[in-house]
Amino acid sequence: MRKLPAKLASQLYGAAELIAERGLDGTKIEDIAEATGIPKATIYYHLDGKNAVLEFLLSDLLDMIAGAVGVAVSSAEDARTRLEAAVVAQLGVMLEHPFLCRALVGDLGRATRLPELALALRAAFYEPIEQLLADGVADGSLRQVPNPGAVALSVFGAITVAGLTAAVEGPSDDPSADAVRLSASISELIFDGLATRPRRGDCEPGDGA
Amino acid sequence: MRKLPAKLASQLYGAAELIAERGLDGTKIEDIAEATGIPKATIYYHLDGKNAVLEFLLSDLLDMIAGAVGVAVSSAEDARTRLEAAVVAQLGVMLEHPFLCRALVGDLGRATRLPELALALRAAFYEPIEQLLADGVADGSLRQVPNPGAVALSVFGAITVAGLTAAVEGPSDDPSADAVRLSASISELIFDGLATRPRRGDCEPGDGA
DNA sequence: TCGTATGTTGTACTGCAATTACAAACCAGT
DNA sequence: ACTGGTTTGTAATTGCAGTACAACATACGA
Repeated sequence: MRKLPAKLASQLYGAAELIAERGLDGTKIEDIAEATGIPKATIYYHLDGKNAVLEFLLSDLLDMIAGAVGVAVSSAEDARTRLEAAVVAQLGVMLEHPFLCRALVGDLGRATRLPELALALRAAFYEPIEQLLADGVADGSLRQVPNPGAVALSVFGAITVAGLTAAVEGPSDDPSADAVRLSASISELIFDGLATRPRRGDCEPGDGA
Repeated sequence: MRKLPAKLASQLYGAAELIAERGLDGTKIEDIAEATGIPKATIYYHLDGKNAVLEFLLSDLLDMIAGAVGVAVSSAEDARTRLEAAVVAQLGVMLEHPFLCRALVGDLGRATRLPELALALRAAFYEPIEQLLADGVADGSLRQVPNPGAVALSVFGAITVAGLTAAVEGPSDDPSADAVRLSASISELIFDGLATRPRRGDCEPGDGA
C-alpha cells in the first residue's frame, strides 16, 4: 500500500456509488475498473485488493469527519456548545457524502474488521464525543451522568444513525441545510430529553395528566 | 425456502458464533457444515445458500426483539413508562444473544439488502419507538418535538448502538442485570438529556407535574 | 543517447469456494 | 414392497479474486 497518486485517488471515487448500491460483495473488481476507468492491473499495482479500495474510500470519509469534528470541537466555547457544533459538523460531512456513508453502513462489518478503519471510526465518531462529555462535566455545561461511557455511546449512536439514515435515504439538493435542521432535532433530544416535565421555553400548555 | 425442521434450526445456531467472529465472508459453507454438524448438501437442500443461513439466524433474533418489545409496549402504562420498558426489553434480548448481535452488526449491509430482513429490522427496532413517541405526545407523558421522525431515529440509534456495542464487547454472565443497568443510563439520556439544567426560562422546577 | 527505475496495462493463468448435479441410501406412511 | 419426501457423499461446474508476466511508457540523471 504505497500512497496512491492523486489522479487515481480521484478516479477511485467513481466506485463509491457502485459499492454503495451493491455492496462490496456484489461489486466485481472488473466493475470497479470499468466504473473508474482504472484498469484492473493498475488497481492491483497500487492497492492490495478489493478491501483496500473500500478502505481507501472510507478512511477518506472518516478523515473528513474527524477533521470537521475536530475543528468544531476545538473552539473556545463551553463543551455543550462545542458538542452542538460537532453534531452539525458530523452530519454536514455525512450528508455531503451520501454514497460513502451508504458504503460505510453497507460494509460496516468489513470496515470494523479492517484494523486501520476500526481505529479511524473510533477516532472520527466516538472519541470526540466522549471527550466533550467529560469536558462538559468539568466546565459545568453538561450534567454529570453515572455511566459516561454508555451515554457517550448512545449519543454517538443517536447522531450517527440519524445521519446515516438521512444519507441513505436520498441525496438532497442542500446537504448543509439538511444537516443544520437535523442536528437541531438531535441536539434538542440530547440536551433536553423527551420528558414532559423539565421543559424549556414554555410551560406545558396542556392539562396535567 | 421451506420451513426448515426444528432439529436443523437448532443445530444452525452453532454457526452463529463462527459468523459473528469472522463475518459471513470469512466463513466457508464447509465451516458452517462442520460447526453445525449438518452436511453441506443438506444445508443446500433446505436453504438457498449462505445468505439464507444468515437470514435465518437474524430473522430469529429480530423476531425475538420484536416480540419482547411488543410485550413491553402493549402494557397499560403511559407511553413514557412503556418506552422505558421497551428499552429494557430490547437490550435484554440483545445482551442475551451477543453472537447474533455481532453477526447482525458485522453483516448489516447484507442484512439490509435482504428484503425480508430489512422489514423485520424496521419492525423490531424502529416502528415501536416511533409509535411510542406519538403515543407519548397524545397522553402527555412525552414532549412534542418538531421532527418526530428524526427523533425516533435518534432514539433508536441511541438504544441500538449502545446495545450492540455492549453485546459485541463481550458476553456477560448476567445479561439481564446488565440490560437493566444499561437501559437506566440510556433512559436517563433520552428523557432528561444532558443539559445541566432545563434552560431558557423554565417552568418552576418545584411546581410539581 | 542510453540506461535504469518506476509506473501502466493487456492477457493469460491459478486457485478457491459457492453452488449445482446426481445417485445412492434412508426413511416414513400406506 | 411402493412411493414420495429427505439425507448425504461425491463429483462436476462456475465465477471471480488475485497473480504472473511481458510489453510498453515515462522520467531523469549520466
